[in-house]
Amino acid sequence: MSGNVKPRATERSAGGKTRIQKENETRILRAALDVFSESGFHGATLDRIASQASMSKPNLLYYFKSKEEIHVALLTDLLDVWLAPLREMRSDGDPIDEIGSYIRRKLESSRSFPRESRLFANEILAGAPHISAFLQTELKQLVEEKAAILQRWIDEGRMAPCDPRHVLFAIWSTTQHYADFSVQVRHVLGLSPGDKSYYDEAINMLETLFLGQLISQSGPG
Amino acid sequence: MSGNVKPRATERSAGGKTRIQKENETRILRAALDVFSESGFHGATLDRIASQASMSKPNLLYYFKSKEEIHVALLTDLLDVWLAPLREMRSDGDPIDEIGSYIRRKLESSRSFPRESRLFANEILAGAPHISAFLQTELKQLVEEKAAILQRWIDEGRMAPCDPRHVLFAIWSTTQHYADFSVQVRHVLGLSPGDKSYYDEAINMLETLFLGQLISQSGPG
DNA sequence: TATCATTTTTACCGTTTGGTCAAATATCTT
DNA sequence: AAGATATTTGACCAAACGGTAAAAATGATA
Repeated sequence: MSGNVKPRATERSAGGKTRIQKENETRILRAALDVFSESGFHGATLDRIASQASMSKPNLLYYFKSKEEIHVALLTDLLDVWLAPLREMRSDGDPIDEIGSYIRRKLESSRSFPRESRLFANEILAGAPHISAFLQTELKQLVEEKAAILQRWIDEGRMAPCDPRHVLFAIWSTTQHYADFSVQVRHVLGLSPGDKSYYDEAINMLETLFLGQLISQSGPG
Repeated sequence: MSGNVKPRATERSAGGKTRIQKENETRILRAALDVFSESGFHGATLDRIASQASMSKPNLLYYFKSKEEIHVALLTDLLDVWLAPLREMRSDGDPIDEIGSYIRRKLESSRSFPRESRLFANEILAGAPHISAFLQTELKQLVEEKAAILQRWIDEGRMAPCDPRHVLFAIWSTTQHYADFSVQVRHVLGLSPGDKSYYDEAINMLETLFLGQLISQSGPG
């Protein structure tokens, strides 16, 4: 009989991963997020990622077969985070409440996960080579679902008539701007590198812009 | 006498440039804009730029000393284009007219110069290593100048009270989004690669957003 | 056409980079 | 402790890349 192979192996938790394996994979992904979000895919090097993870390059490649595999792993983790704020938008409730809280969630996401936002921005700018399927299926579907909610509000006269999908684009761009273009924002405002106070000013403007009326139609009193 | 060097030289127009020199430099810059805007600085290679310019790599390096020099030349050319729409904003005139036409100019700029917009976005995302001086001086100054105009409108009660600089950020992000994230926009809307029809839908939404009121404060009638 | 400056090409170089391999070491189970 | 497995390391490689040197070819001027 050739069978009867002992299934004995090193202690593995669910998922077939060793303790060391799990630790090192997260160490690598954390380091890779730093490097990729700072330098983009092509600007990043395995040596820098390995160094950031306090690990030798061959050791890093023991856990991920290639540079691209690390990148894809990061992007995959990212997508759920990216969708989460929009997923929470409900069809019941007031447009002001729903859109307002969506904007706050999305801006908070930019503040809390700027590296993830830049990683995403880099990927899209590069033509979305790894996530075009996601954009065409999951994201498209979710947008259609939520755009339908906005459209109902428009039909009910609670919103101005305009393409709801573009309203979503506007929310994405304005909120992500503070993470993706933070260098520009800081330089224009004259803030130091660590200063993130612009987020508090931003939410005020965004609520005025999306929920109130920015421009008074009547002239000065 | 050591002097008396004959000033004779090949025909050069103003600027000390030969005809061939001028032709090839623009050919190179055109090709480099294609490649850099598509792949970013690190993703671009001199071979590809040379190939795109129908030129050998050493020949290309005869006109530009290094890859970085080409990149800087492109960025420098870009900055004036980037500032132009904002420069035109006037302090006299109605907020609706001025802001409205600024948005239209900026969106038109995204439509006409998407590669330039992506080049700029890439540079900012990478931390603005080559244009941080520009951001801190020229751009900051122009923003302060134009923000003062908006502030006066706010003081006059013609605009809602909110930081005018962030209003500019919102205009930048929403308009540039259509160039920088065009892949995402197209995939979500289900459009083919060449289709730019979303620009026409965008202007409608942006005018409603910035000039009208997007959300009706009163409930459904 | 002879001359000189400009432009282009061919061949090449040093470095960086993503990735491999086999040996060495640590860890876990019995 | 022994044996099997998992992990880590150092040495190395081929390809890609930015860039150089010098000769060859082209263009312009007289």
